[in-house]
Amino acid sequence: MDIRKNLSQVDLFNGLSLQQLDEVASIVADKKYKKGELIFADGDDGIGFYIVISGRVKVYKVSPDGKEQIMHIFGPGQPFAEVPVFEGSRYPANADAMEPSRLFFFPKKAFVELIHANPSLAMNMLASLSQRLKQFSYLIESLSLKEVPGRLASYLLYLSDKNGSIDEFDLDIAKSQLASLLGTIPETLSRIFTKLSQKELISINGPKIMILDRTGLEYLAEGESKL
Amino acid sequence: MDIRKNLSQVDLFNGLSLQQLDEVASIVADKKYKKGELIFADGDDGIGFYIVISGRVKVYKVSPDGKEQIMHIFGPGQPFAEVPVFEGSRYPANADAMEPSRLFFFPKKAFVELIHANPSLAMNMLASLSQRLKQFSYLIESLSLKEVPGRLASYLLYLSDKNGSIDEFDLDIAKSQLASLLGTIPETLSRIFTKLSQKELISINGPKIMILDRTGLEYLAEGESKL
DNA sequence: CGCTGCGTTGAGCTTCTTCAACGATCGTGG
DNA sequence: CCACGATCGTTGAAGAAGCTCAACGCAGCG
Repeated sequence: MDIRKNLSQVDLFNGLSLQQLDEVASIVADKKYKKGELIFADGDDGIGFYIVISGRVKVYKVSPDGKEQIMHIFGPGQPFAEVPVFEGSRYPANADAMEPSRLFFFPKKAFVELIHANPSLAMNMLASLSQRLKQFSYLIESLSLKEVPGRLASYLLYLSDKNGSIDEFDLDIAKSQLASLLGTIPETLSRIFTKLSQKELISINGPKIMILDRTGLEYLAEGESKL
Repeated sequence: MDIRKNLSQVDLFNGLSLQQLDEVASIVADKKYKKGELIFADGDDGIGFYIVISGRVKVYKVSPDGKEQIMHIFGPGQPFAEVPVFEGSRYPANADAMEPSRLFFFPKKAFVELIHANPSLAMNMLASLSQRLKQFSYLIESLSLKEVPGRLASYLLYLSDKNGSIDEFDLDIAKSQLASLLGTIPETLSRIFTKLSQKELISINGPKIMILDRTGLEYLAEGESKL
């Protein structure tokens, strides 16, 4: 069955038998979202969590004057919005589909019962939350201890790694969204791209990035040098 | 036994039988730390996690030029450093005792076995990690979307709540530490205390705080007004 | 009694944001 | 096929917020 096949490729369900996967599949709601569509809002009642099957989802907060901070971008195979399943009852942020996306929704109560019955599912979920915690630590460190050029340098190095440590690649999100992910605004990001390019650390052409001086970027990312 | 009695008051072990508590107690290492003593450093091999029995512990990151960001302060009953137990192998931050502290240490491997055998322990741990995740979300939002006066206002309201929503209370940490918790430096924090006081939102005398205009503070905390 | 750590204050500067304008690209409808 | 508007990205000028560096008061403690 299609749902079970998709579930079998999700890390969270690693180590489950076919029968267990069927139990999981039986509680899934298969949902589709258009690009830009709201999945849930900050403060909504959290009736379950999601896993991205295709597309991408951003989880973010917004300030009263409209500035947006992206907390995390989730791609295929990744679960999100688990918090209200285990603690409290409300989603602590907003979530939007960044592209047309297919999501599996897991209702809170049914999923908790599955966890009780499946220690390895519990362990997988603990690993997943721990990883998220680590990513959040990194974001906090980045926002508080690095300046924007350092954050951008880190992101570019991360993207390069993700593409197999090559020096030429494309940005995976729009620059305005990248600004929001790095805790700044498009104008500032644009100026810093220009500076990185002037100092010949990178070259840039639309979404195409080329790393010219990896060591220089690494120093920037570690906060050990300035522009 | 002393260890079991202490464990029984920890939320993480809620719902465990006396026998189960004894199993948990059997893997505990009882540790003492002096004020200011390092518990572990960023990047150290994570061989287990801790629960604070008495005293207080700060978990923090440091930038190359020495600026410190406190991620969280843990008090009695609270577990910390669980991440490397479930995902990866290294502590993602530093931890210091802020006061003379007694901690229980739980070795990774033995604890994971306990979790496998105790679904309710797994659920409690999931709840604990979820709560931490929520707190980190809040810190990210605070650092990225609020200015320092807003962060301070939030913290003062939080302290007031913790003391039973009264208007007069003492800061629970040194101002230099509060600066680090709010993502700023002592000089800036000091100037903002002065401003809040000039605008008659609070009055301040050493560590003694009095809230004079709660509504005004709430507006500040929500980012809907400026100083 | 003097040292040390903490907190405060001032002056100057860096970084980032705000506000405004403008060019390029893209999809839509005429 | 072209025209239009919308979105996105870039650039400039000005201003705000916060940081750095330096000096100094004060309290606690050896």
